[in-house]
Amino acid sequence: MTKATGIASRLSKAGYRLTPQRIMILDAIEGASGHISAEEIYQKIKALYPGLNISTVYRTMELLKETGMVTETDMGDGRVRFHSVGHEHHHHLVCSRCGAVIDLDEAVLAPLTTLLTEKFGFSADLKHLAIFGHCKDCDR
Amino acid sequence: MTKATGIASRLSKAGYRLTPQRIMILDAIEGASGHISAEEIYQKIKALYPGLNISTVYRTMELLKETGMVTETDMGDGRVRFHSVGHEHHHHLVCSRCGAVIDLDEAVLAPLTTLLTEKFGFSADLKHLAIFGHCKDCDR
DNA sequence: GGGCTTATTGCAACTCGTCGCAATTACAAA
DNA sequence: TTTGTAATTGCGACGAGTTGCAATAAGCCC
Repeated sequence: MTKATGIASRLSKAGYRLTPQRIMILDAIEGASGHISAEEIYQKIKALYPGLNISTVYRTMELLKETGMVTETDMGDGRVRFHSVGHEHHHHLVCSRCGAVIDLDEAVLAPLTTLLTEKFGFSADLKHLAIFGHCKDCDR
Repeated sequence: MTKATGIASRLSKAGYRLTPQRIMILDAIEGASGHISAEEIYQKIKALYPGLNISTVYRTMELLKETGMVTETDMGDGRVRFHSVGHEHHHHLVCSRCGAVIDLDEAVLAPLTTLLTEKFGFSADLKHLAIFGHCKDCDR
């Protein structure tokens, strides 16, 4: 109930109820460094509050995504990861052969999003993108 | 055994066995116009050959992806779609609010892939990408 | 054609994520 | 503080996709 107070109040101001489950989930996300999976959030909380259900975690993440407080990234390992928004956005180059991950600054994709807006009136949601391919070492 | 002969021989030349299941799956993909899901492939074939197992379809698609004969696209509807390579690649702008899909020419992403190669030595595999966001009508 | 080797298949069990529904509960209003 | 009600939760069942393992069979060699 400490660190997540800011996000929590934003949630309640947006018209959503502040349940203990949500508060604990928010805490878990804020407390986590970097990316965290739904299962990890679930396990963290279950230690203190065994009543929590995994589907509540998924539904809360859905909510946080919609309200833009969290982003979702599929790093290709069969497990989606979440990341609280607030710091600069960044992207990932994921090598599908060796699994290496290269971090990519948001600026690299800026020209693309601009182009999509101008040409198609489409505002791309590229807060946290994973691009698959082959890294230098694995390239044929 | 008719249309897919070309792809089939490519498969066998690559050192993979040509099983009846694989031939039927290749036929189904070639026969399909545009995108097709694993379930659709499965149902198509099961009518003629009930012995087929769905996991064989998935494993074959994995194989075809690796050998670059097929691309995979997640259109955000909870069902991945496949598409045989050979025609020009294209991409999709998917509106996460109304579900509209705008087709995008490959050329639009060419500058990005070039940049990634030059700057990071990373060859991005952007044969069939779905970019999520909001379309003109759904934009806030 | 017949045998041998190893890739491939079918099966069953599993994981991640979603959904419908009934029970609970946050929060606004009295 | 009590009540009313719609949002939220837990639960169980489901759907998509993956995996380990034993049985099968494609394709090579003779």
